[in-house]
Amino acid sequence: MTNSRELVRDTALRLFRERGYATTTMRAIAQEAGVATGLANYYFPSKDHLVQELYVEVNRDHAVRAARVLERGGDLTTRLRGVLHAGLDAFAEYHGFGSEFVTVAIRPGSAASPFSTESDEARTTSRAVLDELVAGADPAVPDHLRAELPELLWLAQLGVTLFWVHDGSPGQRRTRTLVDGAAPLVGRLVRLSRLPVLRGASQEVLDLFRAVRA
Amino acid sequence: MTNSRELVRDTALRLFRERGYATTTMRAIAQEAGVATGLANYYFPSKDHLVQELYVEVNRDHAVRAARVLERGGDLTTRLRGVLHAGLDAFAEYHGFGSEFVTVAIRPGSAASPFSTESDEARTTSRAVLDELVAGADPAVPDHLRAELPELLWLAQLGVTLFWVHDGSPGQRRTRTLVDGAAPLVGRLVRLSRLPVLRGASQEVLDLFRAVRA
DNA sequence: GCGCATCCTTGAACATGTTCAAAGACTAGC
DNA sequence: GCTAGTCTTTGAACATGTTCAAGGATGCGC
Repeated sequence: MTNSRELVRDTALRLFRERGYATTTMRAIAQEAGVATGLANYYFPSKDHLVQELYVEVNRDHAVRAARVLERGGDLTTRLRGVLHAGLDAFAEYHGFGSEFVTVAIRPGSAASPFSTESDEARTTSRAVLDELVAGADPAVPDHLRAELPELLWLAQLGVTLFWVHDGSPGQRRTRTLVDGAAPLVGRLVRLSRLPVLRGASQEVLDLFRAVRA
Repeated sequence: MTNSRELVRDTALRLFRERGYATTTMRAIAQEAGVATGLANYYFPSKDHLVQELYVEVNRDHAVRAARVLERGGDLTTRLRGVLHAGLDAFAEYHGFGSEFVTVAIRPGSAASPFSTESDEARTTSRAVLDELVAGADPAVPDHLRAELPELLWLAQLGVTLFWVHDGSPGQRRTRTLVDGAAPLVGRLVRLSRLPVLRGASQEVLDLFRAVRA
C-alpha cells in the first residue's frame, strides 16, 4: 500500500467512475479507502480537487490516444478530426455524469477549471498535442496562422466538450457529426485565409484574439 | 403583501443581488421573508429554481435595453454590437457572483439552464430580440442566412456571456473589446458569404448547424 | 535517549440544501 | 353549516461538504 494521499485519490476516482460525482460522498470515499472522513479533505481541500485529479487522468489518456493519431501524419483536417475523436473516446465512459464534472470544471476559481493553476499540467499536455497537430500538418499551415492556431484549436476543443456534455443523442452521435463537419470546415477556412479577400478578415480575427486573451 | 410565492421570490432575488449566490442560504431567504424554511422549497423545489427566476428577470431587462437599441435602426454590425453591449449592461451588477450563477445555469438538467423547459419564456424573449436584430438590419441580411442567423447569434451571445464570466479585467473591459471586435467581424463575414469563394463554406456551416442541432 | 517541530490522522461539530410527516387554512359540494 | 378534499405552512430530521481542535506518529538536532 502506497501513501494515504494516493489511496484516497485512487479510491475517489474509482467511485467517481462507478457511481458518478453527486452520489460519491466524501464519507464514502474515506470509508472505502479505510481512513477518517477528515483525511480526504486534508489532502484534497475540496471535492473539486478530486475532480481535478480525474480531469488530469482523462487528459493523459487523451494525450496518449492523440499521439497515436498524430504519428500517422495527414493534413490539418484529418489530424484535427482524429484528435477530437480521440478526446471523445477518452471521455466516453464518463458521459453519464460528464455533466456533473463539467459543471465543476467550468466554475471560475474551481481547481478543476481548465484555466486554473492546478490544471497547469493538463493544460500543458493538451497544448503540446495541439502544437504537434499544427506543426506536423501536411500541407503546412500558413505562416500567419501557425503561432495562434494551436490555442484557437484548444478553445475549440473546450467548445466541443461543452457540446458533448449537453449531447443527449445515443452514443453522442451528434457530437461525432459536429467533429466530422467542423474539422473540414476549419481546414477549408485555413486554406481560404490565404486569399486576398479573406486576408483582412483573418488578420482581424487574430488581432481580436490577441487583444482579448488574458 | 402579495402571495407567499412572490414574497419568497423577491426576497431571494434581493439577497442574491446583495450577497451573491453561495452566501445566500435558503434559511436566510425564508427568515428574511418571514416564512418557514420548508416553504421556499415548496414553491421552488431547489435553489436552482430561484436562480432561474433571477435569470428571467435579467433577461427581461436585457430585452428592454435591446429594444431601445434596435429601434435606432442601423446595419447588422451596429445592431449586434448594441444588443451585446446591452446584455453586458444588464448583467453588469451581477459580475461579482456571475460565475456562481453561470455555474448553475450551465449544468445540463438544471432549471436555470438556458436550454431547460423552465427557461422557455426567457429563451423566447431572447430569440425575439435576435429575430428583430436580423430582420431589421439595413442593408438586409442575405436570404440564405436569414433563417438561421438569429439562432447562431443566440449561441454567440451565450459564448460572450461565458467569456464575461471568466473576465477578471476591471469593468470587464476585455469582454467589451471582444464585442467591439467580433460584431464587425460577423458583419464582414455575412457580407463576404455572398462571394462565390465563400458560398460553399457558408453553406457547409449552415448544413452542419442544421445536422447537429437537437 | 530526549525534546521539539512538523506532518498525519481522527472523529465530532457545523452549516447548508432538501425532504417529510403533520397540522392548519381554505374551498367546493351538498 | 358540515364534510371531504386540496392547497399552504411548519419545523424537525436527514445527508453531505467542510472545518477544527485534539491527539498520534515521525524525524531531526543534540
